[in-house]
Amino acid sequence: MPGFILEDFLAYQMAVLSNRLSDGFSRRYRDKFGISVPEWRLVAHLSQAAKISIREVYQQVEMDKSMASRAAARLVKAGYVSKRVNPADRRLVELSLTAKGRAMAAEIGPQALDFEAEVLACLPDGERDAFRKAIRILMEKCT
Amino acid sequence: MPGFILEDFLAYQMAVLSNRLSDGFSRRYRDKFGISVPEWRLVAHLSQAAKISIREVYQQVEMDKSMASRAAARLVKAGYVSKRVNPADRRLVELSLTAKGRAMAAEIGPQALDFEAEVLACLPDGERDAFRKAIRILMEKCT
DNA sequence: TTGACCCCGTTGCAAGTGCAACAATATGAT
DNA sequence: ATCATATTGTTGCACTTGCAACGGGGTCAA
Repeated sequence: MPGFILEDFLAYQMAVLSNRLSDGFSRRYRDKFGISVPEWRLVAHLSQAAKISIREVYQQVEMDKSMASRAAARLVKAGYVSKRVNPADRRLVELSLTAKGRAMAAEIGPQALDFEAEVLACLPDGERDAFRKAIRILMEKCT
Repeated sequence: MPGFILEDFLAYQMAVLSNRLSDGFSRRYRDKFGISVPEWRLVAHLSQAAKISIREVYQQVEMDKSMASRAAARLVKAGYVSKRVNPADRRLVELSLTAKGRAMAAEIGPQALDFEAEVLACLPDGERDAFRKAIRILMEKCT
């Protein structure tokens, strides 16, 4: 494999960086609220839309069906989310945040923005926007 | 959680993008060679250094100890890697590519570079270098 | 040489993950 | 009304993963 260096390989770099970011941020809420990364993602999505179904969760947030189902179950058990059957279509489920869930979201949200700002602070001033835009382009490209 | 949008959250974007890149590339060698992502990483690292130990694998490549051990075991079983005890220090293991392993590496390496080039092709010409540099900076920052 | 200590790789175990099968429900054509 | 088909969420299962414990080696001082 001539001239190939794993450390310079984009897919590898992204995997490493992604893990460090997710782990780094999850440490900030894991101990206090006892939720994992998939659970945090569900809550984050749920905080933008009063009532959503499991399907909306795993389609919009990148997540397997069963992962969304189990994350929801854990959040219900922990008292952050309530779940009821949608009366209009009884196949669907209506997930919504409880008061406890809203309180948690209200605390984690600003921490998320702080964390992101801390990370991005190490990029040169003029390049932050270009970097964010590049990420967006790549995400659309790789759909 | 006012004004927080998960889709715009860097850690989330990186996780999604990282998965898409790793999956996208792994599809190109999985069927033909039957190896997984951790195994590919071990091989990639091994192709730059004739003989390495398990420890060198998991320290240099971002990987758990047990993951490196098991990836090596699977690669040995598949005939891509040979493993023997280091006679100078019998705690250590010497991993090296077999002829079959070298052949695989010789085929996957160029494919990796092609894949990366395809992905990066969608970024504006002047911004590719800046993007790669930004990734490097963030990786060092988040160590 | 012995014993205390450290390092390496493997393995057991619990938790997480992806996939496929499943039951319950809805839809639509006949 | 009935039956075939599609959709939703859950669950079973095999596999992966991370952590901690372990056994086998090495090292160094007493």
